[in-house]
Amino acid sequence: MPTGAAQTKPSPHVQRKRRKRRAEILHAALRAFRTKGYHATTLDDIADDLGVRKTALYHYFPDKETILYECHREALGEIKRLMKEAQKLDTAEERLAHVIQEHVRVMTDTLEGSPLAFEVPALSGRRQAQVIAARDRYEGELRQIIDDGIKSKEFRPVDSKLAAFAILGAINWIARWYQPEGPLQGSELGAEFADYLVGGLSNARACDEIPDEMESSS
Amino acid sequence: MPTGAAQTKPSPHVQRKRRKRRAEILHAALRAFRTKGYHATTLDDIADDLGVRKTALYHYFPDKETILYECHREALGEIKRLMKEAQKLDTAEERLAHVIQEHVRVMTDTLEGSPLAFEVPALSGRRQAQVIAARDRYEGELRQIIDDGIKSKEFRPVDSKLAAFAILGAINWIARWYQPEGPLQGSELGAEFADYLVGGLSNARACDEIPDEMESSS
DNA sequence: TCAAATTTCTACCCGTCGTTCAGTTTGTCG
DNA sequence: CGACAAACTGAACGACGGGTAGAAATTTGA
Repeated sequence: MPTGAAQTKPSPHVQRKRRKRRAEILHAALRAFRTKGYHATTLDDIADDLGVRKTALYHYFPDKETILYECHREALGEIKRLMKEAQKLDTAEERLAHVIQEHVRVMTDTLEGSPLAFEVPALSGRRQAQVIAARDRYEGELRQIIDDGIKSKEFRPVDSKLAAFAILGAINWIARWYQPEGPLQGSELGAEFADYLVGGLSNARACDEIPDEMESSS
Repeated sequence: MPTGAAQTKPSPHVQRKRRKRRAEILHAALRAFRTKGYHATTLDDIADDLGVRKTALYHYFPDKETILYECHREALGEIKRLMKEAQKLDTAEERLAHVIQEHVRVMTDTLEGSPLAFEVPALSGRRQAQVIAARDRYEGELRQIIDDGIKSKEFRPVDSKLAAFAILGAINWIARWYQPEGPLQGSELGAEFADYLVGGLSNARACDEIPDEMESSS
């Protein structure tokens, strides 16, 4: 029993409509953030995209920052899902390729070329901490995949932390140059990125295995 | 004969002092931009860092945007220089490694972990176009290095445009996590990045050359 | 078709921040 | 020391943009 009031519950059909509207707002915001950045985006910018006055937005979100935060929540959900998928795969190389490919595809195809990684500092206090924690978790898992690959000799022995940062940087930066109307499909882009960024770690190439006699010191 | 006036020229010593102060302001701004972003940074933020009131800044720069623009000019100068250096090297692999290594080093060691690539959209009109043109030139040269390497068989045949974007993304993203006080030196970081990002392209590994019989069709 | 609920609009408030300006302090040079 | 320029200050302005209140319009459901 929350704030106990006799509110006639919102009805099932109207709820779906409201949800849809919320999503539309979030995506309009995402588009605006991508081109101008969060701080340079006004509520009017977002509202104009929907053919509405800015005050209408306040029926769905209490303030501007919450809009950004909800965008983050949606994105983090996708990220979490894709990482879970990846964990089912057998080799580190497959896992890493899947993460890169899907991360790129989600950004481009379902998140308006998500510029969210750019806007974490715009969140304040508790929310920023939450998003950073989730991001750190993701980075840690990505790093783990790389370390696993190194241990299994699939990858060269690089600094997994830096490699993870490099990979995420390359991916996040896509928001800066990707054009949804352009000829490049998100999945192709993802495949190319996975190829380049994984190839950079893969030790086994066209040539056969390299014997590992150097690290047996005794 | 410009706007002919009998201005007593500024004296040589006072000029150097002024230049130094300008540089200090630019670097304070750079630090602020890195942590908060351009739009979220107030002139008070920059001024406070220098122990001064914001109005003092107006004796050196006519407005906030010009401060950002001058930061960009300084950075682009460094970038141009480093690319020129790279062009003297013999192999594409050496050139690419040098560009990456130096780009990273300049960002971390001399530009306060430069967040400038994030702030291009904050410039308006003519200036933005100028910076973008310079950036595009740089990207083109980087891409050329990659294409050269592919042609000479040093690199795998990847999409050079995407590879260049990936590399620049990885580098630019450094601004987001690099901590000047941290243990990691800029040059080490540069070396690691060059290793990973070039290794991703290098076709020749520990194993000897791969005979190229597949593309001689006739 | 009508009432209740939901969504959106018009009009306004108010804090922040870039910017201006007139004046004071600090520094330089003869 | 004295004259002048450079560096800086403090007060105030004005615009922009986030946020609020209440009225109007639209949709929902009988």
